[in-house]
Amino acid sequence: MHPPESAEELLNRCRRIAGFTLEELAAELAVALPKDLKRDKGTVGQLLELALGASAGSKAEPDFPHLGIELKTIPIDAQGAPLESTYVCVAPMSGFALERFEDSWVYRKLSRVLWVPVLASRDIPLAQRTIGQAFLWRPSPAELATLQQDWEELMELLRLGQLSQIKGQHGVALQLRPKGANSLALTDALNEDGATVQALPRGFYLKTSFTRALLQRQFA
DNA sequence: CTCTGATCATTA
DNA sequence: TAATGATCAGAG
Repeated sequence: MHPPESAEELLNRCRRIAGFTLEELAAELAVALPKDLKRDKGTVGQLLELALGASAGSKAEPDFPHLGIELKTIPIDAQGAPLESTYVCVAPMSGFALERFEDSWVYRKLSRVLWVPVLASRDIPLAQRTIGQAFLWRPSPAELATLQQDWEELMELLRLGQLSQIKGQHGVALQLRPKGANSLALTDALNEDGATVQALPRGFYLKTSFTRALLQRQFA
């Protein structure tokens, strides 16, 4: 699948597959679908990347670089509420002294997002989960302000080396959580003296309260 | 090894 | 039962 040439083409591709079960989509793409996501947590996202022609792969870029659009699948329940938080990007834990919000990965990835809801309550077998109506989103001025405020608060913790104080509870919309192979994974970080130490890698995630509001606004 | 795609699973 | 911390697979 070649990359879509415009946002409109991308949305048309989404409309065509809305209502498909994951089994149907996998069959059309001629790829195998695992029995569940226990050992294949990224399957749904990769299926949609394939179906829609996303090209960035595992590079640190939006999925559709030429359109500046990031693709996010989001698991929802029958009421349309998100079932999981949404991973955004890894958090810089060293060497980020001059970074401004407008230059951050958080800003670049969230400035334009194609949300693809998937009805994915845990009691629905993976194969039977259905793709919902996708929509293109830009943060409202208020949402952007919230994101920026959170980002600055969280970056301050990282800059000051307050590693032990980092909890998922910081932030209104964004939070910092572990993002690594396991709890033993290590990356360079700063301690309180500004020295480089090894610490658990973290990522920025969107809290479900934030994505819930965004979904409700769209489908209200 | 890092970053992507995320969800799992235990805790509070 | 929601939230937090832990975890899994693949690409590059």
